[in-house]
Amino acid sequence: MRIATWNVNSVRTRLDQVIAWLEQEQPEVLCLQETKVADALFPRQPFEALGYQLAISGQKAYNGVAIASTLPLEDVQIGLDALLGPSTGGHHDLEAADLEAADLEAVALSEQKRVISARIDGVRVLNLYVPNGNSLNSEKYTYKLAWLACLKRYLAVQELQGDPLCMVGDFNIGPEARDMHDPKRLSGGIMASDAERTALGEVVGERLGDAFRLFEPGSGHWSWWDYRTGAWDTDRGWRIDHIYLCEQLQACATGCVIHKNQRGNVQPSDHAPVVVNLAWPPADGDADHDADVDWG
DNA sequence: ATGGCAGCGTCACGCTGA
Repeated sequence: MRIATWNVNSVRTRLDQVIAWLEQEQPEVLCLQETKVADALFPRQPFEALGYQLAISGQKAYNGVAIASTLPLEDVQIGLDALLGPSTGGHHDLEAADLEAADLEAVALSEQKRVISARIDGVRVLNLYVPNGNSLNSEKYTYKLAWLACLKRYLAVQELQGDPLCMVGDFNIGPEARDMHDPKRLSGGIMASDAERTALGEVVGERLGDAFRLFEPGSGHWSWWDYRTGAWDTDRGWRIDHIYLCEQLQACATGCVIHKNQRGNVQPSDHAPVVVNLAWPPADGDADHDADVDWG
């Protein structure tokens, strides 16, 4: 089973590129971020014509996530509310220091369409569009950190459900110096601050592994190049689109690659797709992926 | 230190992204 993630920066503007890529690569699952379209206007037909089912959660102009899958989509969950409860919006899970921000953002947690998940062939596929944060002194930065704290709690509940987990998306964080083109200049700034990295580390914990780093320890591999500053032409990028696997799925991973060539398209997204290949379900006799498994 | 490019919405330019 191949699972892909791609921030397409408008699914309607990028539709031809996305469909052409699906036809060429034929992953079983494609998780999209920044679809930027209300659900009623999502271009379903071209996906369905290729045999993909869709689970979508969008809004006009901003954000928006979707899962396309050739395998049945089961138990679709939308938003962090799905597990934390709609009455709180995750509010009760925030640290005391975040409470002021929480009051402000509790509504936004449910209004901004950044989270969708589904069980696919026994795997819980969680598709995320992590807030950008804008800058270190921005209210949006506070929101980003609060959102990540909510996500940590969300995963704790998810874990109880026992399905092996594949968490993908645009994390808007470069976890380490090797994940950006100029770590000396960029470290400590937005997407590379200690607080963001710590918050992501809290989400990932010891039990999830960055699929790309299972195969490639080196720097120089990016998934996002800024439209501005000629970043693509000079290959000044970041690796902010990630695929995290529980231990059981890490053992099944046979490769993880960034399809950098898509950033070179005419009128491209500023992100490239990332794809993980999983030998799933396991071919040997203990393929008990329907049973409870401990990915903690 | 700032802006740069791109998409959206509403219809000239502001907001947002990262």
